[in-house]
Parts: sequence; C-alpha cells; structure tokens
Amino acid sequence: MAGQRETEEQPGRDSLGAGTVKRVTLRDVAKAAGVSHQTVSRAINGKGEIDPETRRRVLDVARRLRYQPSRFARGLVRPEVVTVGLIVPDVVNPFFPEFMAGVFAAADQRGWQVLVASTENTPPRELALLRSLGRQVDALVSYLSHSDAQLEPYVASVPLVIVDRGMDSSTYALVEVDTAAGIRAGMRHLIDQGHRRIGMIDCAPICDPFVRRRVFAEVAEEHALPIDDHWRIVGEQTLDGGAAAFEALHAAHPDLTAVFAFNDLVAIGALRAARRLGIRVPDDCALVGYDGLSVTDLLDPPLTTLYLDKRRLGEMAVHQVDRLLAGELPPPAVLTPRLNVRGTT
Amino acid sequence: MAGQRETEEQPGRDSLGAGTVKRVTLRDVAKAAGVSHQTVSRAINGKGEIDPETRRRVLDVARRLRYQPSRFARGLVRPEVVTVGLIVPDVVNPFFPEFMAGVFAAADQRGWQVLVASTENTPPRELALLRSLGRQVDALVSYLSHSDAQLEPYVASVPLVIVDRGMDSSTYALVEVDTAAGIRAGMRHLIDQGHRRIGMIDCAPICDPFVRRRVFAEVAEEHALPIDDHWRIVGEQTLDGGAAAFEALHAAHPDLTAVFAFNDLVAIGALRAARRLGIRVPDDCALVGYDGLSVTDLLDPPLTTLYLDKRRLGEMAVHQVDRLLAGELPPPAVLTPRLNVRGTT
DNA sequence: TTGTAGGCGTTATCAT
DNA sequence: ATGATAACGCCTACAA
Repeated sequence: MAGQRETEEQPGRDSLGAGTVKRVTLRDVAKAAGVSHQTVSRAINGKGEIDPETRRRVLDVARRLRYQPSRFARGLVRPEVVTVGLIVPDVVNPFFPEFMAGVFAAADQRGWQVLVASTENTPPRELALLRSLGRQVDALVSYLSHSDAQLEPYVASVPLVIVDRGMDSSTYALVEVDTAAGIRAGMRHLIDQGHRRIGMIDCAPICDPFVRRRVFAEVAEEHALPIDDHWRIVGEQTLDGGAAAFEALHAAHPDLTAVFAFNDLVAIGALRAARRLGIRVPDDCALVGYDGLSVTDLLDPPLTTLYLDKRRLGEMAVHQVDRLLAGELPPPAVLTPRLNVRGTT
Repeated sequence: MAGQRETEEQPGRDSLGAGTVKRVTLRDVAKAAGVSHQTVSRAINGKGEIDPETRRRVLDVARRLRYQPSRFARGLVRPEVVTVGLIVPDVVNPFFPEFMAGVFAAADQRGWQVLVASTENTPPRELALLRSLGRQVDALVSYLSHSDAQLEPYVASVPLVIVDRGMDSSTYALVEVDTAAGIRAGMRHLIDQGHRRIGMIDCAPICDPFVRRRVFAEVAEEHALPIDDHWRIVGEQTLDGGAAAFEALHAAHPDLTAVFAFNDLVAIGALRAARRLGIRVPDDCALVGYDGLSVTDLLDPPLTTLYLDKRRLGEMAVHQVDRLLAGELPPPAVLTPRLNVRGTT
C-alpha cells in the first residue's frame, strides 16, 4: 500500500530556478541510488554502519542531485543550536561593530549563532525586523527606539533584550548605559578646568530621550553657569551635522570656551569646523565627545571623550539573554562610561 | 475524553535551566487550554476562524506556559526563508562593516536573512565556522585563506562564495579584487609624481598571496627604479605594525621619498610614525594607502589611497549566491579599486 | 549492513 | 468555530 506507487509528480532536474523547485530530499537520493532513505542518511552523516562501497555510491548520487539537507528537519530532531537575532541601527557607524563584536564573542563562547540585521536608522524597519527575525531565532538583542506598548504587537513571544533605550520595561530585559553619570563626569571635568561658558551639541530627541539635555541643564544650574538653553544646539548625528552645529554655536556665542558633543562622530565634525574657523582646540575651545570610538585615537589632537566599553555592552546583552532563556526576567544591567581625558581639553 | 484529563506531566515553572527542559509545544498548550492543538495554532498565528473568546483564553495559557513556537517545525512546513551565512575575519576592522553593509543590503532586498560569524583572524576557526555555519544556512559568503583542497572536507554541500582570496577555484563561486590593477595605479601615480625611491610596507603572505609584492617588483623593474626587495618590509596588519614598518623602512633607506602601504590601517600607522620622526607628509615622504576606509577622511592630511567599494563587494557576493542557488557556477566577479588622490601625495 | 516504523512541532486540508 | 489527520524532511530506535 505505502509501497511503490506510481511517482506521479517527478521533480526531475527541473532547475527552472523559480519558486516551484521541489526540494531534493533524502528519499529522492535513496530512490535514485536504489537504497533506503536510511542508508542515505548514514552515508551523509558519516555514520559507521555502512558498506564503504554503498556509501561512495550514495554520496555520488547525492552530489549529482545537489542534495542539501534541510536545516529545519534536522533542527527538529537534533539538539538545538541557540540562535540569537541581533538588530542594530547601522553597521557602518563605528559604534556598532564594536558592540557586535561583544555579542559575537559572548555568543560564540556559548556555542550560539547570531543572525544580524540593520534597521538603517529607520524606526519602522525596527518593527518589521522585530517581527521577521523574531520568528527565526530563540532570542533577540536589539537597539530599539519604541516604547513597550508600541513594541508589543511585533514581539511575538521571543525573549527580547533592549539595549540603551533609556526607558524602563516590565516586560523585556534591558541593558542600559548610565548616560547621566557620563554627562555629569564630562561636565564636572570641564568645570574643574575652569570652563563656565559651555555649549552643547545635542541630537534630535529620537536618539536619546532627553537625558543629555536634562543633565546638562541640571549641572549648569547647580554650578550657576552663565548659559541657558540657547547654548544647546540640536544637530544631525553626523560629521557634517557636528560641524554645522559647532559653527552655529560659535556664531551665537563667540565667547564659549568649551563644547560638549552628543557623541564622537559629532565631536569630530566639530573639531573640523573649529579648525576651519581658526579656533584652536583645546586652547581657544575645549571639546568633549561621547562614546570613545577607537577612531578618535587617530585624531590630532586625540579626543577627550566619555569612553563606553561597547564590547562589554554586547557581552552584557548576551548575558541577559542567558537569564531570559532560563526563564527569569533579570533586572536591567547598567554600564557606566568612563571619562578619558586626552588632547582636546 | 480529550477534555480535562489529569495533567500527568506538568512542566510547570520548572526553571531548572539545564538541558533537560522539555520544550513546551503547541499540544501542551492545547491540553492545558482544553482545545485541540489546531485551535492553538490558529490563535497563535492570528488566523481568522476562531472565537475571539477561545482565542484570548488560549493565548493566555500560551503565555503562562511560556510557549514559543519552534522555528524548525515552522520552517519545515512554511515557504522557506533563505538564510545566508557570512564569515568575516574581524568585525572591528573598519573594512568589514562596510562589506557587511553591502551584504545586508543585498540580502534584505531579496528578503533573505544573514547569519554572521567572525574568525577573529584565526585560520583554524575558518574551518570550524565553515562547518558549523554550513549546516545552518542555505549558502555561505566567506573570507577564506585556505585552498579549495583544504576547504573541501569542511564545506558540506553548501553553495559557497569566497571573497578576495586571490586563487582560482573550479568548485566555488568567487568575488575577486583586482589588486594588481590597484597596485599598478598607485605605483604609476607615485612615479608620475617623480618618485623613484619607493618603499613598500607589505603584509605576511597569509593576507595576500604575493600579488602586491609581485606587482610592486614588476613595476619597479619596468621603470628601472633604484630599489630592490629590501625596500619591501613585512609588517603586522595593524596601526602599530604600520608604524614600526615605516620606522624600519626609513632607518634602512633614509633617502626614500614615498611609501606604498599594504592597507589604510597600516598607512595610518606609518603616518603617525612619520610625524614622530619629524618627517613631513607629503613634502618629505609621500604615502599611498589601500582600501579607502572612510576613517581616512578624518586624517590630517587625508590619505591618498586606492579606494575599494567594499559595499559593492558585499553586494556582488550576494549576487553570486543568487547564481549558485539557481544551480549555476558563475564566473568570478571582479572589482577594481580606484585611485583616490588626496593629501598624502 | 540494511530497511521499517515512529516521532520531532508545526501548518494545511478537510470534515464536523 | 473547531477538531482529526496528514504531511514536511530528518533521525533514532529496532527489526531483518
């Protein structure tokens, strides 16, 4: 009955490429080689109990038929390989490769694999990726700008670790950066150096829910600095954005003696603008960045910046996945940047 | 009968974490909710044909049981998502993020996903990753330093695209960089500028099978340059390696007027060393890099370099996957670097 | 050494 | 609206 019924639908060597290409299966190979599918399995997986001759023949047929085992069928039966999905805003922004390296290292250490996708700084893509990656992995690590409520419909039921979003969550695991501490450290440093007229290059609120500007204002008030909100300029989060912002800041307040930049990219732009304007850094104007990108080593002078251990951040995220996978909802993990004083202050 | 039977084996909140945690399946949820597994499936997948009330109840149970659909079982049944494995030597080396961005973009455009792993510049890891990733993906794109013969036992039967290996292959698809053309363009430029005593900072043979040194020597001979193999120094492929190599080169040949560096990273190191030695670039000594990393924009002076469109390289690799998946073995795709003259020559 | 039976967790199809 | 049944492609028994 289940025997050798007529092969009604023979896929043959149909390499039409299109969608209808019936997959070559273990049984197809078996049929073609005149053995049972079990024997083929043994041959493919290099198990011992098989005649070397049969084996060679089977492997030959398999190759000819372009047989490729289905990872799904395999995964269903064999001990699972954990796969983590990683969503970052932009692979090319030098911040993220370092972060990714941390994730890879920690994942590798556990024998896990990592599926990566980039949102290209496009918030709607965040959600789409969340959904599509979510169905393919055992857990997600993601930079995200949406709130829990916005996220909820898109996060099927995958354990999720959100990185540096700056919002609490009662549902997802978090890895946070203590930005406030970082800003304070940077401001304190500038103030210790005697600076009082300090400008800030900020970023559109989407990058950061107001922490930087809030703390900046707080510190300014605590120290009675002679500056107001006009000393804070919002710029694009790019080199050119930083340059433009610096120019604007300088035009508005020619007497400023220091600038605190949203991040290193912006700071580098500012440094260039300063050079163009004939402003010497740090003599005429000090400059503090944020992130501690390794490219800032290359600058002349090297940038004073709040160094964040991005690699560690990635490792922490994977650690949170650990806990999630163990069934807990761990408390937020927090990483604090460290002031790295170099040539620009 | 199928109703509310005693739940004989209640996994409950067993968060022992260890390996034995039996997976919660659709049927477990079904049993707990007193419905058929089919109904659960409908609820989970938001299909229409289900009573909103049942649905809510089922989803509730699912959540409580921490149900998570198996991506394998799903993949087995649903139209497959193509997954490409991507193996790079080092995520943090600024060359590769750009390359990866190209791969991601091209993959995304096709609705494919990308599984990434890094060899950390460790050749043995190449092979291990090749094997482990190979069983999890539909095709591989990889930077590889081994020969076809060495690779063969590790490449199960996955379509493989090798990037910039500099060796022909009769088995795998290739994306190559026309390094020879690049070197020639760089040398010609230096020679046009009147340089004759040109040093080269080369890299250990593993990075590059002799193309650079060969072409360097060829051009030197063609133009009867007064230099021999001692004008070529092998250095570590790092900033410090570049600096050390420059120093060695300068010590050996104080009269050199130009240096051709293996890549931009090395060139940047050389630039620093030059500055330390009080050698002005380009006045006392010209410098040409290779790769066209975007960080070289930030330097002062910006680096003259052979710009390679790394993003494009990634896209080309994915295109080769296309062909492979269609059953062809495409001819090598070749990308040629473009001389980008800036401040150091 | 080789083949047969059963099950992995899901979705689709067809009854009910 | 819900449930039974049959795939999907593979592997691990166990039987021959």
